[in-house]
Amino acid sequence: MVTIYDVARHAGVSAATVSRVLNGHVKVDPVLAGRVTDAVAQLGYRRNAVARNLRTSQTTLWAVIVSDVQNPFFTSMVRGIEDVALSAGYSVVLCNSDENPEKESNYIAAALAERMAGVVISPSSHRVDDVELLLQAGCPVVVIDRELAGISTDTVLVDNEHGAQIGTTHLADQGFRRIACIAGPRWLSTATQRLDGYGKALRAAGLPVDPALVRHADFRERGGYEAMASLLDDNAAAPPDAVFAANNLMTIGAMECLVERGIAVPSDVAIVGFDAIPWADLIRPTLTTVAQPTYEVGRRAAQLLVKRLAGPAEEPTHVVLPTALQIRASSIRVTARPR
Amino acid sequence: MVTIYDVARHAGVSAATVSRVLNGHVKVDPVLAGRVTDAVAQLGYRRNAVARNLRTSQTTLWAVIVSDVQNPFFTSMVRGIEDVALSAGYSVVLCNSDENPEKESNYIAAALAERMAGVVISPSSHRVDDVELLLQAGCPVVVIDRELAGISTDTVLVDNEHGAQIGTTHLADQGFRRIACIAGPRWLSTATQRLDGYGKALRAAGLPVDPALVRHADFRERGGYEAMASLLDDNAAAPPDAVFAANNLMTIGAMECLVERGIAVPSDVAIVGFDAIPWADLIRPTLTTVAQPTYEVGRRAAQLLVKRLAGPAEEPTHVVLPTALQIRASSIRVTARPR
DNA sequence: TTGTAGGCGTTATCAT
DNA sequence: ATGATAACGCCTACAA
Repeated sequence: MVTIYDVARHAGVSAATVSRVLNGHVKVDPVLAGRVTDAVAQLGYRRNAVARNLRTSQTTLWAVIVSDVQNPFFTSMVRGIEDVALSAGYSVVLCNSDENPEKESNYIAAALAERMAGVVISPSSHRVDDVELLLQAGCPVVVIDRELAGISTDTVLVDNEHGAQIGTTHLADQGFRRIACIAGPRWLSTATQRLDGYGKALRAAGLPVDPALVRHADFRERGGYEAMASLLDDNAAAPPDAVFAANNLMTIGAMECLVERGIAVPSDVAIVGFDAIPWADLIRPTLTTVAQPTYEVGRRAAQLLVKRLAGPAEEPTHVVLPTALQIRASSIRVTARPR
Repeated sequence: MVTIYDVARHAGVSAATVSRVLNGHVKVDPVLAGRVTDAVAQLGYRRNAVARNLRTSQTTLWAVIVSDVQNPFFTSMVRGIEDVALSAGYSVVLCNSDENPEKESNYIAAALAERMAGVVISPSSHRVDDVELLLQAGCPVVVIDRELAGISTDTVLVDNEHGAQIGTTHLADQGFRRIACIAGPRWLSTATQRLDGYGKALRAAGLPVDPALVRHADFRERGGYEAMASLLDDNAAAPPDAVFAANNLMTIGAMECLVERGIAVPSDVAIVGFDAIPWADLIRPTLTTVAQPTYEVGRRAAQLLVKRLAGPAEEPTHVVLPTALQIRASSIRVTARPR
């Protein structure tokens, strides 16, 4: 392993000078600097970031802890984070907690142990202990997508309640009367807010909120499938005529269940999903969704982190981005039902 | 920041003893050990991995550098890597090179600088310099999905040529005669092997290999879309009656182009794609694909890395996993064409 | 079994 | 402007 001492010897200068050349920002005689640069090239020297991090007690790495790398929502968001981070001189490493609080804990511990510069996290659990740990250690944190109760950090969320409301209202406006909801896990703010929006929309439309038409699932495809199956099985006498699914993967799962059972969409059951679905245009019928500005969520989160790393401690910022209803075929009422 | 010295003082022992308790594997008086454990808990001590890494010159972090986090192929693979890594005591951080050789370079530099334990990479470029760097530095590397010419590392690939061959042969068997190919970038082994398989299948079926029916694109959705458009525009006189698309995202793009132009699949143009497509069952028509064992690719790669980290240097292992044709609706010949 | 001391590779302080 | 030197927090001979 070649160190700055090797470079120094080879260039005929001191280690301190090598360090100064490497870091710039300090005046060094151009001649010496040239010798150093040459030596670096000849010896193939690469700075040891570990030693540097230890000495300076700061890193250039961000940990982005997402709750499901297989969900396109998060990967799109990650792109937003990366673009800002890279142009601010940071590198982003992605950690997949897989909706598993234990894995999440481990990654937070790793970020802490490795003294990473900052963390962007979409929490997999409602426990605040782990995030609290980061804060206590002075590690800047931006929480995205999911609210963490009783903790004060920079946050970037979307307007979940309103999004769910416009999605559900749209179904009510179309004339559907038994609108079911496939909600997310009870402990995620994202899920409860969307459920609230669903409820509000129903009440505003003068429709009853029937617990028999609500299922909680896990934000995964499988969960959406099973929730849909359960809704159909348990309401055989008076089946739902529409369903609002609280995230993208569950929407897919619900659709798969409907297709499998030969239930026509939207004529038998209409559907609106929360969050965009990749290649939604190829799915038949095309899916009405409540779109979130995913890339923008990442971008804003990264900007907050950059700001916090640069400047002194300020009050936490809370960003809430808007959602928008994208109406496609799956939610349109078919009055004359073809047979 | 609380260090082992603080813990030592608090527990009334030396720093060395604290270190020994923390690491286990060395006999320590249970009484002292207890005092240390208590002190750690009380002070909220967390080991500084940076210092530890510097001292021991080894890490517990793997860098997984993928060429596109937005491609479900890679995320599924990452899950395979994670599962093995975690159970072997390593943590996985994901780096997205975004098919961009420069970003890839940066991440490799970071992995090197941070002295990560090992690297799993699906190269974004055919340049071997960067990977060579890792090898020279003694950092174990496993290359996945894409072959790197002139470099000797553990590798996990799939049988691309054979996969492309069975996909194309299937189209020929169905009676299609003008089978186009949307190939990937010329410099990726994955792309050239699939193109070779396509060619072989045509020749075996007694069909001509017509350069006018081949397009190279970038393995992204947009690229597939444009390639399809170009195939249709440039062959207006004798359009293709089928197309083999060399990866999942390009298959999607091609489909979107066909749908947009009102070209019926498979009656006007049939399609077979390489690699699975999420919720392929919801797309109409359902898509015939050549499936790869994505999770298994990740798992095997991780196993190779674990082995190399554990044992002494051995000959590089090359794993090639099989592919399988999954026939769905998009490739089935419709003889009596409904109008 | 426990403690002392040196060093991992860098950067920052202090003279010069 | 440059060089010697100490220190970052930890681990590990070596000595006791």
